[in-house]
Amino acid sequence: MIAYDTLLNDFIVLLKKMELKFTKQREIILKTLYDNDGHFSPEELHNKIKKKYPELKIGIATIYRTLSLLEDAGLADSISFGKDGKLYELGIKKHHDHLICTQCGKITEFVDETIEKRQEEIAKKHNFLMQDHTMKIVGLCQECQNKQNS
Amino acid sequence: MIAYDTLLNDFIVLLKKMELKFTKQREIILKTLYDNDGHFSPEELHNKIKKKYPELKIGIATIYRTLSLLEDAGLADSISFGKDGKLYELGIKKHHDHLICTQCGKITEFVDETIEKRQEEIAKKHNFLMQDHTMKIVGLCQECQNKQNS
DNA sequence: CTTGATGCAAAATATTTGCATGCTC
DNA sequence: GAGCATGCAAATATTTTGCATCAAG
Repeated sequence: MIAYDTLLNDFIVLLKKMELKFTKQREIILKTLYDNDGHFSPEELHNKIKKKYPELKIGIATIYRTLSLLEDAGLADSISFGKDGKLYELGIKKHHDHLICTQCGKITEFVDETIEKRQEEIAKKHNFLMQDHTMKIVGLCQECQNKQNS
Repeated sequence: MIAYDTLLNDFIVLLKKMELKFTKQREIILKTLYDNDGHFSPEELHNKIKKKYPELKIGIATIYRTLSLLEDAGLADSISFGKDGKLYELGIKKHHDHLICTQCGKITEFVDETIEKRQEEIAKKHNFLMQDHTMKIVGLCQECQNKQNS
């Protein structure tokens, strides 16, 4: 797992390259995504930040703008599932895929080398220049299977 | 590829089982998804139907309601990608995954047995009861790679 | 006939944008 | 200082919902 300092530094370099500015808000958003290992909607992220940094003024618009920025830059990814909207997470960590429970919404991450390799082969076969890939397995997690049987 | 009649029949049986009604609108939505082999947003689907069946009254709300119904019933799936919202397609056809071009938005489908099998193994390893799975490879399609070099 | 389905419009959400002001650089 | 970024609020876009009416069973 990448260290936060490294990540932050990458971000700063990236911003410089794009001639964008490094602001408190952008830093906090990055840090919050890093600290909270999970998947958030823009609104959840906004609430989390307001609670943790009450002194920082931050509007929902900035969240949206920054998440788009991070996604464009490849630092964050979004996934979506079922009725729910789009959820964001840092993408700079080791690549991984998701198991999503349809009952409780729990998201479990996993990495599988066989699949990783196979994806590259498929992209090549289709003359596709792969930039990213995601896979989701949706179903019932252990707990929810138990609940259903009781 | 499943025949439309079969699909339609499945749908009717399903509706009966759920004590729901078989309406003209529901049929047309299913048929449109079937005829147009692609991925549509609710709005695109609405426009397509209004154009093809001008005599049929159909509101956007019905599209949303029916797509949800189809998704819940497992007859349709939705995928989402990048900035765009959710797109729907029939899920009753043979299972397949997607290659999505970040430039032109083109969606190519593929099926890969290695990946299919591996997914099942992963689900099992995590004590996960798999209901569905999707994988997306995003990148640049052949054409857009060429465009970029010119 | 009974009950679910529909269209319409209004309401609720979600996301984007314009603009005056504040902060990086 | 110059110019991007921000917050705020207004503007859009997207989905959902209430309700009178329609139509399937």
